[in-house]
Amino acid sequence: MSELPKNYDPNVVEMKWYQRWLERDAFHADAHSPKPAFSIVIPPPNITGVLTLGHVLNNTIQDILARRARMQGHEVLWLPGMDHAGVATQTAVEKFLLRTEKKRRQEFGREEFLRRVVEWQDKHGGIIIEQLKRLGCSCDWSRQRYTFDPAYVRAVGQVFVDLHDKGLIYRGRRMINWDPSAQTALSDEEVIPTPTKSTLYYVRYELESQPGEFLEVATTRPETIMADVALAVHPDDPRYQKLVGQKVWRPLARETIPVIADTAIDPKFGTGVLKVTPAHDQVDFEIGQRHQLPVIDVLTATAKIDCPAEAELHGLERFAARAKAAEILQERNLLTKTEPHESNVGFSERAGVPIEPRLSEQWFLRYPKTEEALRVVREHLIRFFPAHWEKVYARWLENIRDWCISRQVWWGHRIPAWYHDGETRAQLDSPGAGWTQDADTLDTWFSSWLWAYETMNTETRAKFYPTSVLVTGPDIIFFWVARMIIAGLEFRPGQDASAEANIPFRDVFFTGIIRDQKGRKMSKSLGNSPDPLELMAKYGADGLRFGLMRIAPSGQDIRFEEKQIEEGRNFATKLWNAARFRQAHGPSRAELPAEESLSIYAIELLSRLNETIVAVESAYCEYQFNAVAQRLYDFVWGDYCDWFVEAAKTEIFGANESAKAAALAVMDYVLSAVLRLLHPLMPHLTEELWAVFGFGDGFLDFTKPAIAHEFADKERTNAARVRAREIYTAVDAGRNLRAEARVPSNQKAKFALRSSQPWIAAERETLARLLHAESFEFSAELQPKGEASMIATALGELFLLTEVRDPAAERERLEKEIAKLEKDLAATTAKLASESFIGRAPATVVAEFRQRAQNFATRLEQMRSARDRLG
RNA sequence: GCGCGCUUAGCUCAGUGGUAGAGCGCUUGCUUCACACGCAAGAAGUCACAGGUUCGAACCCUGUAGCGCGCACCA
Repeated sequence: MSELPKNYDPNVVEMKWYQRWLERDAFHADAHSPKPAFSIVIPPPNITGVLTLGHVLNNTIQDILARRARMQGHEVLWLPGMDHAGVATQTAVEKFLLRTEKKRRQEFGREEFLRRVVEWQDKHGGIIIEQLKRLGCSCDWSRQRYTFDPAYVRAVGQVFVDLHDKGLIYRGRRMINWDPSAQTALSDEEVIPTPTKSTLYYVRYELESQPGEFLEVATTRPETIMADVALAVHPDDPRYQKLVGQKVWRPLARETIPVIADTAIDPKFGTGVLKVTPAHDQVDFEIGQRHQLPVIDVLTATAKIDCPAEAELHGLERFAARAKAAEILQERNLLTKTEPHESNVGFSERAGVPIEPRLSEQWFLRYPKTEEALRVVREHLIRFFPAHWEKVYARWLENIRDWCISRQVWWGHRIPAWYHDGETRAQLDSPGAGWTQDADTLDTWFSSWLWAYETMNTETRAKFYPTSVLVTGPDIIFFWVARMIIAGLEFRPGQDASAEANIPFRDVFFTGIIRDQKGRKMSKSLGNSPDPLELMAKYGADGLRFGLMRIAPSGQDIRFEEKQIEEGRNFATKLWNAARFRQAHGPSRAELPAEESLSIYAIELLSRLNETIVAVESAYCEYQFNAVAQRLYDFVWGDYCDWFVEAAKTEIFGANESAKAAALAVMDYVLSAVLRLLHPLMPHLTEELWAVFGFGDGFLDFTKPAIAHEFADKERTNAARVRAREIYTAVDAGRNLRAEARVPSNQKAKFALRSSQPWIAAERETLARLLHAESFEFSAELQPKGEASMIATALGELFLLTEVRDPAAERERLEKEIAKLEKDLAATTAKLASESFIGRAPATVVAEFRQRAQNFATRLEQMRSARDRLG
C-alpha cells in the first residue's frame, strides 16, 4: 500500500484512472452479455460545440446513472456521438471563412463550401468529445456515432422516402418562418417570440368614392404597404360596416384595393382596420385565402424591398425601408400619428434576427402517431421526471402543426427528392439522367429524431433498445424528446410491434437550466459562462461533478456560483484526509467485526450508514441527485468524520488492542461503503482510494454496491444508539458551556457529570476527549466545589469547573435558559391539556408530547436549582 | 389570455402534517497527534400575503401579489 500524499492532486489521479479505464475497455458494452441491459444515448452535442456547464450537468448525471447501473450488475451501453447541427455549423464555418479568407459561402459555391466545412470539422470539430473524457464520462467510445455517418445519412433519407410514400410528407407553397440572415426556412419551434419595442404608424387610405375621406389603419410595418391587397374590418363593427365593399387607394405603389369584412379583426386594436398583406403575415395570408385575394411579395430572400413602383424604397433593407416609408407617408400627408408600441416579434433562434413570415415552397411533415405519443406518456410507459413536463408535452402534441422540414442551407442531409419535366420522385438515388435533386437539406432535428435507434445496429438494438433513460434539458422537449417518441412509435425499431418495445426510452429526466448569479441563462455572447475545463483544472473533475450535483435540485433552474464547486473540491479533500488518517493506523480489512465488539459509536455510525444507503437509494429512484449528494456529504463529513472518528480516537490511541482493531475495522467497513456510494459521483477519487486501500480487485464500476447491514440484536442496537446520541448531545451542551465561559479552544477544561447512570463510566474517556477536557469527574452525588456553570443533559447535570467565573454572566445565561424552558413547557402542557388534541391526535404523537413535557420539567428543575445555588 | 413553476436565514438552496435546516458569508475562539480546502461555538427566519381544512400547517385546499418559463395572440 503506497502512502497517500498530504495533498490530493485531482489532475494527476483523474487522468491516470481515465487512461486505465480506457486501456481495460471498461466502458465497452457487450450486446451478447447475459446481464440485464441498461442504456443511454447521449444527447449529441454539436460538432462545433465546446463543453459548457450545461453539458457538464447533463453528462455527469448520465455518467452517474451509467456507473451505478454497472455496479448493480447491468450491461451498460452509454452511446456517445455528435450532431452535424446544420444551421449552427454552417454559420460557424461561414464566419470562420469570412474572417480567414474574406469570402462568403456563395463565392465558394456549394461543393467547395461543403468541402471546406468537412475540412474545418476534421480540424476543429469534436473538441467536446475530449472534454467529456476529461469529465470522466464512461461512454462506449468504440460506438461513437455522427449524424453524418454514411449509414445514418442513408437512414435519414429512407425515412423521408417512407413518410413521403405514406403521404405524410408533402411539398407545398405556404407561409413559413424565414430567417433572412441564414436565408432559410425554420420550424415554428426555432422561432423565439421576444417582446420588442416598435412604433405603431397610423396611415390614411383614401376612399376611392369619396376623395378627401380616409380610412385609418394602425400598422407596425409601413414598409409592406406596397404588398397590401385589401383593408379588413370586423363585420360587426358599426363604424365601418357601410364601407365594406368599397375601394380605397393604397398609399404606396398607389392602386385601389377593396375593403373587406373578416372576423379575424379585433375592433379594439388600433383603429379596428387591418391592412391585409398576405405575403408577409400569417394571419393576413389566411384572410387572403378566405377572400381569394392576390398575393404581392415585396421582400427578397435577404429581406430587402423588391418594389420598383416605389423607387425610393426599392432595394432598401427592411428596417431602413420602414423609416423611409414613414418619411414618404409623412411627406404625402398620409401619416396621422405614431405611437410607441411593444409586441412580440419572432427572432431566429440561431441567427438572432427577426424572422420574416414568408410564402414559400417547402417540404412539410404531417406528424404521425400523435395519439399514441400522447398515450405512452399519459399512461406512463414513458415516465417524465419531474412529472409536470407531461402537461407541457401534452399541450404541444394536442395543438401540433405540420413541421416544415426543408432548409435552404447546404450543410445537412440532402432532401432525397428528384425533379424532371414537372415530375417529382422521392427516392435515395437518382432515377436517372435528366433528373435533378432538390437543392434543399433537412432540418437537423429530422435526423436527430432517429438518434435513439439509428445509432445502434441490429445486435445492440436487440439488447439495448428501448433505452433506459434519456437525460436532457427541458428546452428541447419539443425539438427532440417529443419527436423521438413519435419516431419510435412510427418506425418500430423494437423487437415486436408493441408500444413498450418501440418507445425510445422508458424514463426521461429533465435537468434544470444553469443560470448565472443574476438569473440569466449562460451564453457565449454575455460571456457569463465559466469554462468547465478551467473549473476542472482548479477543483478537479470530481469536485466539479460533486459540487454541481449538490446544488442541482431536480426540475429547478440552477443558480451557479463557483463557491459551490469549491465546496465539491473541499469535500473531496475531506474524504482524502479521512482516508489518510485511517491509513496511518495500519493495513485495512473491510470486514465487520462481531457485533458484540462494536462500540455504541460504531453501532450509531453503522445505523446512520444504513439510513443513508436507504435514503440514497430512494433519491436515485426519483432522480433527486442533489439529495443523493447531500446525504452522502452529511454522512461522510458529519457522522463519520466529526463524530465517529473523533470518538473512536479513544480506542485508536488506546491500549486495548482488540478494541482498537474493532474501531479500525469499522472505519474500513464504512470507508469501503462510502467509496462505493460515492463512486458514481466522484469516480476518479474513489477509484484511487479503493485501489490504495486494496478493498477489492478490479474497478469500482464492477463492484457490488454497498448494502445496509442487518443487526442481529435489534434491541441492543437501539439501546446503543440512544446512548451514543445522548453522549453526542451532552458533548454539544458541554462545548457550549466552554464557549460561553470563554475557554479558548486550545485550553483544556475541567468537566464533571452528576448522573446515576453507571454505563457512562465506560465512556468517560471519550466524553473527555470530545469535550477537550483535562479531567472528567463522574458520580451520582457529585457536588462541584466553587463556581461552576451547569447544563442539564439527558445524561445528567454537566458542570464546567473553572477557576475564573463570572457569576453575573452565568446567572444571566441560566435565566435565559430557564425562560426558554418555561415557554416550551407551558406550550407543551397547554397542548396536553387540550381535549381536542388528546382526543384526536394519534397515541404515538401524544406519548411523544408527554415525554417532551417530562424532559422540559426535569431540566427546568435542574436549571432552577443551579440558579439558586449561585445565590 | 391559457398553462407551468417559484417565493424559507444576508446569499444560494434543502425541507411535503408533529418544537424551522445545510453550505457560504458574518461574529468568537483555535495551527489540538487526517484535514485551515480545517476544528469548535454563536448570532441570524411573521417559512410572500389572506382565507380555509386539521387537535396541529412552511407543508394540504382556495384566493391575492411578485418573479421566472412555456404556449397562443400580437395590425
